[in-house]
Amino acid sequence: MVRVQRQFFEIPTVELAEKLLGKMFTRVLPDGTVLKGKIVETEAYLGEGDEACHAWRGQTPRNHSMFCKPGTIYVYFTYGCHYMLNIVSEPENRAGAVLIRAMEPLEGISFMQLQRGLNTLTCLMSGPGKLTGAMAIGPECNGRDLFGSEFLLEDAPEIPAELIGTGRRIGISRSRELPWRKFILGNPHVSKGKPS
DNA sequence: AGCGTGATCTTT
DNA sequence: AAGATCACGCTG
Repeated sequence: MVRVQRQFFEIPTVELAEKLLGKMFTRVLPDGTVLKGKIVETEAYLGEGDEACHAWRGQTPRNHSMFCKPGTIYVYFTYGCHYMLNIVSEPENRAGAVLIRAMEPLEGISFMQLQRGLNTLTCLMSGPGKLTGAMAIGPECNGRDLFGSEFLLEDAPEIPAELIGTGRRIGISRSRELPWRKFILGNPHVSKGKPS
C-alpha cells in the first residue's frame, strides 16, 4: 500500500481532478471500521475566475478550509440535506478544490449499504451526496486532512487519458461552459446527473 | 418534473 | 430582516 503524500496535491486543480481518478479514498471510523472506494468522478473548482466556486469572491467563514494546505478536506452542507466532499488544491491562501462526485465501493460495503438503506452496489456512491452518506461524512470532517489516521488516499496507476471523459459540471448555473468534470469512461459508478 | 430542507450570502 | 440561491436525491 502506497500512501499519497501532500506533494501530490501541489499541481493545478484541473490536473488534480484528472489525477485523482482511480485513486482509493479510505475513511477509518472511530470503531475501526474501514470504508474504502475508488474515485471515478471529480469536478474542479477554482477561486479565481470561476463563479461556480464558493470562494470566487473571497474568503468567508464557510469556505475557510478551501484556503488551507493542499490535501485538506473541505466538507459543506447543501440543499438542506447533503454534505459534499472536496479535496483542497492550490497553495495555502489560494482557493481551489476538487469535488469528489462518485466512487466505486471497495471495502466496508455492508456498512455503506446499511447507511444508505440499499442492497445494491452501483447506487451506493454514484453521486456526491450519496458517497458522503455511505461513508458517514459530516461537518466534523471539514478541515481535516488526508495524512492522519482517519483518512488516507492510496496510490494507484494513473488512468490513461483515452479512458478519461470530460464534460461540463453538474448542477451549477454560473461558469457552466467550463469542461472541468472528469470521469472514468464506462465505469458504472459514475453519477447519472446531467450537465446544466 | 417537482419538491424537501437549511445554511449561507446578498441586498434592503 | 428578508429573500434568493444552491457543486442533490428521491418520488411519481
